[in-house]
Amino acid sequence: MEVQAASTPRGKRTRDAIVDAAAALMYVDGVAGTSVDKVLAASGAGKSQMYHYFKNKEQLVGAVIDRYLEQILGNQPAIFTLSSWADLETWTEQLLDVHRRAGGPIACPLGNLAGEVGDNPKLAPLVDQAYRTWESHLERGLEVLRDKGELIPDADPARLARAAMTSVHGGLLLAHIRNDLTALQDALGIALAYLRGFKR
Amino acid sequence: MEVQAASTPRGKRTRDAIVDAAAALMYVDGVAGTSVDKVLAASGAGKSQMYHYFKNKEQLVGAVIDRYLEQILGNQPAIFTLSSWADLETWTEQLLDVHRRAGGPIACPLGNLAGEVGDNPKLAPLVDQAYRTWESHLERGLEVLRDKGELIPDADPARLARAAMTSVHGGLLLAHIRNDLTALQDALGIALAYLRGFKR
DNA sequence: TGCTCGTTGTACTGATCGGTACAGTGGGCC
DNA sequence: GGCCCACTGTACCGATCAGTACAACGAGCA
Repeated sequence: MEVQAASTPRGKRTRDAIVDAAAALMYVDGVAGTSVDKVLAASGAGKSQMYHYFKNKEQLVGAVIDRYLEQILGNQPAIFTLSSWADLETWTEQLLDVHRRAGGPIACPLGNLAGEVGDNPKLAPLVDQAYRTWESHLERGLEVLRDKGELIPDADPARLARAAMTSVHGGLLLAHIRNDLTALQDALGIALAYLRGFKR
Repeated sequence: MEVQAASTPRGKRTRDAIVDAAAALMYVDGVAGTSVDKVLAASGAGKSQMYHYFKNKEQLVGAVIDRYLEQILGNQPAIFTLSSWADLETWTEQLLDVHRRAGGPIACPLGNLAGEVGDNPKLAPLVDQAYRTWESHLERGLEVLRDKGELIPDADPARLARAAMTSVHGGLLLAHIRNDLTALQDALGIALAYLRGFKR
């Protein structure tokens, strides 16, 4: 066998444990700051498991990126069912709640990675795709609003979704570096205000 | 002597060469991805110089952060003399021009670092301070506009400056990861539109 | 019971990491 | 001319890095 399989429940559990440990460590210490050895120590797995399921560290990082997207979207379930202005507010509240609850740093795991792997030809496309997936849910919600007649007819959901993503990530970056949720809160407020400018 | 001095023109040149090489390498490969050895090879300096001027790698990164701020502000000189709406547009044009000219990745060097050193207790405050300095120039310009009566009297320059920073950095993040300047261009357009909402 | 194969533990490698030790060297000031 | 000290070159250190080799384990199936 080559790699990546995990055809057994036990194997799946081990693989998941490795990815989970890597995701948690890399969220705080970055990719290069998180050694394979540390990941294995934290997950309780041995080196042979790691290289049984992943060809190399880069491939593990790829799995971590996927895990981050799952976690992120899981923390903002309202994004899947957006169909009113109230839903949009609920969504921004969920974004804030994640970090209100969390003990860790105020930061988007994908955003943290972006600077570090942004120029890696293998990993950058994965991060890009994760962002696009995230954005697509937002866009779909805005399409629903437009079709319900709550947005002016010629509003462009794709463009508005991108604008909202920009605000969210700018807010997250500033909030991270100042360790102050207010920056994100303001950014979300401005994003909502911007969207409301297209209210029908 | 301990460290950091450079009391001689020759010493200053060497120190600068080290910081410049480190800044260029870390912009692309990140902090952890840039070893001291690589920096010294690129700058032509020896290890004894490096540890003559810096206590350790962390302190070198501190100097790199300062260098980034100089480079960034140097690339947007309009930020120092903002006093009209036209100046603001010039400023956003300069922001775009930096990356139109550059051969490297579309990214803010400080933003790239943010994810990696955002939780480092020594370096995070330096990044924070750099952002605040950047923002303060913007804020000062908006105060001038307000005092000239081009902003409504109760507009809050600090808040508006923060909003603009959010847009800029969100736009830069998205533009970086998609390798597409359009994201930054749109973000700047939206930021300007938002500011114009406070036009007198 | 015994075979099979996905799974696991451990020991190891060569390269590279950040950092140190120490012996110089060369330019400026008296 | 000679001294001084900021500056430089090189060799080295232990730790840690990503990745490999290989022998064994154990659950399901016959």
